[in-house]
Amino acid sequence: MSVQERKQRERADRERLIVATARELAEQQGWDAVTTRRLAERIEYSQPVLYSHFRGKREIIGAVALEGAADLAAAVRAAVAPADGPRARVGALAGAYLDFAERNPAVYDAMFQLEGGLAFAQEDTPEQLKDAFAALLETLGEVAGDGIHPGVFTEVFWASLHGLATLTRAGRLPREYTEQRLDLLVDRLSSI
Amino acid sequence: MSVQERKQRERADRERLIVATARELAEQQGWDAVTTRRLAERIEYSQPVLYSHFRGKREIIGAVALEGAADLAAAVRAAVAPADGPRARVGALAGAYLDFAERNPAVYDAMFQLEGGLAFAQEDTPEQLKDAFAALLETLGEVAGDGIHPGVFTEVFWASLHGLATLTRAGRLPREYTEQRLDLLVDRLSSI
DNA sequence: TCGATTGTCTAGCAGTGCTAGGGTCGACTC
DNA sequence: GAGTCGACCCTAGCACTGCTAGACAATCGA
Repeated sequence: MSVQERKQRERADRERLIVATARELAEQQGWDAVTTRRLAERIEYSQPVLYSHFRGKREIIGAVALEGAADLAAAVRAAVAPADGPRARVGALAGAYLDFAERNPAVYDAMFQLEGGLAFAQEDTPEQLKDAFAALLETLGEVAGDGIHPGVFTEVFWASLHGLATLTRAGRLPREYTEQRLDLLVDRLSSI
Repeated sequence: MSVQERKQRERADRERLIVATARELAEQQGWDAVTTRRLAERIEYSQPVLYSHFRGKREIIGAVALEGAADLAAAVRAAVAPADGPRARVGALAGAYLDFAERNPAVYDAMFQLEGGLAFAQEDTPEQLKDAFAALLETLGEVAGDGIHPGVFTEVFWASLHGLATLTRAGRLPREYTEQRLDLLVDRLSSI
């Protein structure tokens, strides 16, 4: 029995290695550079090994996305915790979100730009994604305002942050007024 | 001389054909299906012909994006024109924007998601892109509010719309409350 | 009519995601 | 401890991608 257990453990370790390596490589050189060959070489196994863990590249991206969602949730909660008052919390949340997107562009892409084969806003949505949304809802629900569904408000706020994050990173928005834009968004959207 | 002119005209025609075909194919089957071989086959020329018009696939995507930007600007202006009052105009603009993204997903991707090798928010930004932003600015500048730079306000509003458009289309936001989200965004962001 | 130039096509390169098949090595059975 | 068996991994290869070199033909100017 213990032999099987060891094997399972080793398999799990290797799976984590694959995901971590994919993430690292993507952050270093972009997702285009994450080819199955390069990834296999980095983990020092042959290509087909990847396919014994994941159905294909998409699933690997999906695994990185799930990891990222957990990280994002943690980052947001950590930033919000020390802030006093709803307004400060929302500001901290927004800042932490954009900061995460900026510092982890590849992971952010895996979550929201690339096709990772993940289900969103459905019953079979992975726990990490639900929890990331919950992390936003916890703080943003406070400032939704009367008669506004907290979930819908959170979706709108999230979408706005997402728009700022992606357009800024893609060079569609000049980096100059990042802070003004963020302040404007927080001030206007929140029901004080 | 007129022979040269005819040739130039034919070349320009073919270039338009390439862009139109790429756009059509992308809307029909997604950008993944737009391979140089398939595109060449559809225009009934061999692959290398594409490279005598464009440096590569990226530039073709860029050309589609420019066309799309002109269309988007026109759509927004057409929707805004008949509306009375700033609030109605902003609502019409937002609706038209999301509608465009929904109806022309491939073109929208070419503009804002894919790498088309275009310069944004810079001096050498193509006229069509500047004009598309101007179309937004014309209406949104009205509701920026005192002490808020109209350009920055437009950027924020645009980013929010962009976020809603992309997250909705990628299945990240359920389609149910699309309208509520839009109303909320317009009501809160605009300075009445 | 003949050379030159322009234009287009065939063929091929290096790289992609993914998979079939053969071998090897380790784990159980007697 | 020896033999069998099965899990595991790797080599090799498929069909495809974007892109390009070089051969060839059609057209132009003299």
